[in-house]
Parts: sequence; structure tokens; C-alpha cells
Amino acid sequence: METKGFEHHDHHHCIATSLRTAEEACKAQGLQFTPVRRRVLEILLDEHRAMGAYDVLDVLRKEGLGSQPPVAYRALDFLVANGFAHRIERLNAFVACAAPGERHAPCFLICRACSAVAETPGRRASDALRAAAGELGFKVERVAIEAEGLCPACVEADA
Amino acid sequence: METKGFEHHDHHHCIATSLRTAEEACKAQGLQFTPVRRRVLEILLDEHRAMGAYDVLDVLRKEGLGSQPPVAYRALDFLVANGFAHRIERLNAFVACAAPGERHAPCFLICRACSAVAETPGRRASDALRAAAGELGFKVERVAIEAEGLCPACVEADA
DNA sequence: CCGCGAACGTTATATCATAACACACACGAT
DNA sequence: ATCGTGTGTGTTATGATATAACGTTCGCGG
Repeated sequence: METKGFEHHDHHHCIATSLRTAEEACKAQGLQFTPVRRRVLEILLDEHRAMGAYDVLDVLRKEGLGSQPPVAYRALDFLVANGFAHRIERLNAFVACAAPGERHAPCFLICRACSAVAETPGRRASDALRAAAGELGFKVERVAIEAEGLCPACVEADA
Repeated sequence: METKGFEHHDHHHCIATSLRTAEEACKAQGLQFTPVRRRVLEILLDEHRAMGAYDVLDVLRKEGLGSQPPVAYRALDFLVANGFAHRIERLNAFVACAAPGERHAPCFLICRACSAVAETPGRRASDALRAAAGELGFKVERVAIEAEGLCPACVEADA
């Protein structure tokens, strides 16, 4: 897995690939990739940024796919539970997963200036944490690692 | 720094020590350790668990120290900004710092069964994250590392 | 004594999230 | 074929978290 988020890339391609991956993963695991769920993932991929549940809901509303908060939250919960999206605790927001299908412990780099969010591999940090927790008898189930600071572009702008 | 949170310890002693440390740190840095701020830190130390801002506010209310949300949030923000308390993003809650005065990048171990929160050193995980971010040109300013799972007691209860 | 900055008090409102219940539909069992 | 069951969706209502904005107080240096 590479870091995604601060570099340009073929967006249409990455959207199509992620959607297909999700679709296949759902089929393989007997999960329902319903229109609402699919559309929410599309929205996240499309915007390519951390979005609040209400931001997603606004889009759904315009399309007649649901107008009340639970609709958005349920779809987002599904996507997060199955690894197609992540929740950014720091922002109370959601992003499409940059590497769906890969089992991974993502880290997020959150720019406080432009709000860009990059996902980067968190294996080493996550392993370090699991080791420390293991010594205490704590059984780790989920890990959230989030860094706030300045992305490369904003570091330059700042200087 | 040791891990704190799952073991018993002399509570009166640790409250007194933490308060004194905070007081001295404020004096040294020209910060105002006002009655509200002091009391909020006391409350967090006293309860020795992650508390929501409104939980803290309830206590303040009963004591006539302030009854509106901004009072609690301002005091909590002060404590967090100066390292006397931490914010747990996952829980939208706050805990007293287990090692005030020490510069540290804490990790939190959050039990999903009993809601206990332990603070454990995050140096290794934090270093790993900073290294990864540095390679990308991302300038890390703050790091939040939070693990959710089962604490030793609840692992046993579960088994 | 005045001006200033920092903290506090208060009102109002914004933002994020979920409980609870009704309805629709697919699907396997009888 | 129909009935029960599970899963997803639609909707109402409400709960929980957080902050903007503005006035007041108070200590301190000019």
C-alpha cells in the first residue's frame, strides 16, 4: 500500500477500481451492496476528502436517495465496518478507504490548514501499540492513529 | 512514565501530586491556574475516568462554579493545551493526564466493555508515525493514538 | 486613573448522532 | 402459495457534543 492523498492520480480510475473492489468483496462475503451504500461510497470517492455525515446526506437528498440522518449514518457504518471507508475521529468525518480489500491499520495525516486528509500505512505504529498493549493484557481490537499538522503544500505556503 | 489506568494506586496521593505539578507548571509559565481550571482538573483526577464535557459541567453546576457549556469547554481546552489533561477523540471525552509535566505522546487503551481508559507511553508508535509522515513532507504537530478493545479484567470476564 | 488583556458568564445556535418504530422485500421452510 | 424471519430503508423525534458572539469583571502596567 502506498500513501494516498497529497499527490495527483487518475481519479476516474481509482473510483472505478474501488467500487468494483467493494462490489466483489460484498458478493464474496454475502453482503448487500445496496444502491444507497454504493452511492455513499461513490460520493466519498468522488469528493476525495473527509466528509461529515451531513455533507453526504446533503448529496443523497438532492438525489432523492434518502433525506434523514439515519440513512447516511447507516450506509457509512456499513462501509466502515467492512473496510470500504474509514472514520476520522478527530474530524467526526468519513473518507473512502485508499486501499480497500487490503487488511490494514491506516494512519491519517490531517492538514489543519487545508483539511486535506492522507491515508498512510500504519503497520509500524500499530505494531508498536499492540506490543505495548499486549504486555498489559489489553486485547486490542481496533486502532485509530491520527496526526494533525501541515501537509507539504501548506508547509510551503506557510514559509 | 508508566502505564496508568488498570492498576490500583494511591489515589489521594496521585491527585495531590498532579494538582501540585499543574500549579507549579502554571506559575513557571505565567499561566493562570484559576479556581474553575483547578476544580475541573480536580474533577477529572477524582473521577479517574474519561468524562464528557457535560459530565464535568454537571459537577461545576452543583458547586455554583459555572453552569453553561463554554465554562467547561474553556477550562478543558486550557488543561489539554497545557498538557494537564488529554482529549480522547474516540469518546469525545477528557481524562486527566497520567504524567503531567512529562513531554509525551500518549496512547490510550479504551475498554469497550467497561469504558476504562489507560494511558500508556506512545513513543515508539508516535516515532513510527512521525517518520512515515516526514518522508511525505507532512509536518506533524499533534498525534492521537487510540486503541479500542478489552482491558485485562474484561478479557477475563469475557472468557 | 485609564487602557488593555485574560478569564468568565450568558444567550443562542450549530453540529453530530441515535432511539424507536413502520414498511418493503427477498428468501427459505412448510 | 404463504408465512415467518431477517435485513435494509424511511421517518419522526430527540439526545449529545460544541462553539459563536457579546457583555462583564478584574488585575496590572502605563
